Amino acid sequence: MTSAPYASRERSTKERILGAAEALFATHGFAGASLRQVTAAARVNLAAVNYHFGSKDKLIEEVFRRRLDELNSRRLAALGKVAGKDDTRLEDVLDAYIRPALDLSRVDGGGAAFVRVLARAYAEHNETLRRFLSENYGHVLRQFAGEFGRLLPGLAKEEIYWRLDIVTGALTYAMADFGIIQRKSDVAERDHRETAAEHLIRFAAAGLRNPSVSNSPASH
Amino acid sequence: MTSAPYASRERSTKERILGAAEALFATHGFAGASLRQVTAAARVNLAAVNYHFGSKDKLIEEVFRRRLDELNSRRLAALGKVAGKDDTRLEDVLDAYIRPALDLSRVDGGGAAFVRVLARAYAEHNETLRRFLSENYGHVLRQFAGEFGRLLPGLAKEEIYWRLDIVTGALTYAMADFGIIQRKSDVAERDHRETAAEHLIRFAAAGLRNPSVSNSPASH
DNA sequence: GTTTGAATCAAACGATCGTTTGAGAGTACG
DNA sequence: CGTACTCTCAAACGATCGTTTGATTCAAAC
Repeated sequence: MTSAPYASRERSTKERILGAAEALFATHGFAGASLRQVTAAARVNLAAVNYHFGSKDKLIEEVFRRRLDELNSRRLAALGKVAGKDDTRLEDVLDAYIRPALDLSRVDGGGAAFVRVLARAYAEHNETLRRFLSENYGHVLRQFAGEFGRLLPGLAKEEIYWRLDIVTGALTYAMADFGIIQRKSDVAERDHRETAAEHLIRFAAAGLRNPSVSNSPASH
Repeated sequence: MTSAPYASRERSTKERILGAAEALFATHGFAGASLRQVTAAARVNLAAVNYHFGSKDKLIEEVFRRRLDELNSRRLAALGKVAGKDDTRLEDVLDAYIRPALDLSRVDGGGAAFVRVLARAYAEHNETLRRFLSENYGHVLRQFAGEFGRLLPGLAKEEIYWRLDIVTGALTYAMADFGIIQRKSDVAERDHRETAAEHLIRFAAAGLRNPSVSNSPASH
C-alpha cells in the first residue's frame, strides 16, 4: 500500500486529480467544471475520482484541505512572530494575514489557482462548503481579531470583526484578480498580485486605524 | 403585441422568469441553477425561457441589464449632485457609489438577490459575462475615478484605480453578505447591510486618503 | 504458483442538462 | 367566418452530468 503500482514515476493519481481539479474549479467553478474535464486534464480514468475521493463533493473538500491547512498554519506562525510585543505595528499583523496568501499564490503547481478557488468559495452559498471553511478558518480569524483588538483598544470587539470581514473580502477579491480594471498586459500576474497586496496592506491599515464614530459618516 | 393573452392579471411571464432567475442565480450560481428550477419557480413552461430570451446566456444578460442600468444611472445621478464642488467631501463621493447599491438591496422583489448575483459575476471567469459587465460598468467607474482624482490630487491616476478596485471588491463582498463572520440572528438582513455600508464608507475613505508611499509598508 | 487486494480501465447506469419541436390556445383584425 | 400572430404547453431531442459496475492489471504476501 506504500507505492502505487501504476504511475509511480509521476505524481500520484490522487495528486494529479487534485491539481487538475484546483485549476478547473478556479476557471469554471465547482458546478461548471465536470469530473470528465478534471480526469481528462489529470490523464486518469473517470472512475478514479469516485474511487479515491468517494464523490465530487469530497474532492472539493480535499482541494481546500490540501492548501488551507498550510495557509492557516503559516498565517498563525507569522502572527506569532509579531503578536504580543510592545512595538507591534498594525501593518505587521496585516502582513502576517496577507503575505501567506500572496506567497501561496506564487507557489508553482497550482497555488495561484487556489486563491481563485478560495474566491469562488466566498461566492458559493453551499452550506456544506461554508461550514467546512468556517471550521478550518474561524479559529485563525479569531486569533487575528484578538491581536487587532489589542492594537486598536478604541474599537469594540464587534467593530473589529466588521472591519476584518471587509479586509478579508477585499483581500480575496484582490488576490483572485477578479477586478474590472484590466491590468497592463506587460505586467506579469504575480507582480500584479504583489502590488495589490502592498496596496491592500496600506489600505487596510488606514481603514482599521480609522477611529470609531457614532454619527453617520455621509448623507447627501 | 401590447398585452399578453395569458397572465395579464399577474406580472408578465418575462418578468416572472427574470425574478426567479435572479433569486436562483444568487443562491446556486449561473451553472448551478437550471432552467427547470427557474421555470418551476416562476410557474411558467420550460420552453418559455428560450422563447422569450433565446438561451440561458441571454437570460443571464437580461438579469443583469434590468438592474444594472438603473444602478448605474442612480450612481451617476448621486455623483452629479456632489461632484465638482469646492466643499465636496470624499465620503460624499463614496456614498454616491455605495448608497445606490445599498438601496437596490432593499428593494422588494429581488433587488436584494441581485447584489448577490453581482458578487457571483465577479467570481465568474466567463469572458462573455465579463465583457458585458465591463461595457455597462466601466464608464461609471471612470466617472468616479475622475472625481476621486480631483479630491485626492496627491495620488496618481493608476493609484486611484487600484484603490477603487479594492473598494469595489470590498463593497461587493460586504453587500452580498458572504462573510465568514456570522451576523447575530436577531439582526435583520437589511440592517446588516446598512451597518456594513456605513463601515465600508468610513473604511474606504480612510484607505483612499492614505498618502501614497514609495517604500514597502511592512516586512517582517 | 497461488492468492490477495489495491488500482485502473472501458462501458454503461439513470438523471438531468439546455434546447427544440409541433400542436394547440387565445386574441386581434379582416 | 377565416387568417394571422403571439404565447403556452407537453413531449422529446441529443448531450452531458455524477456515479457505478465488472473485468483486468499489477505488485506484494504466502
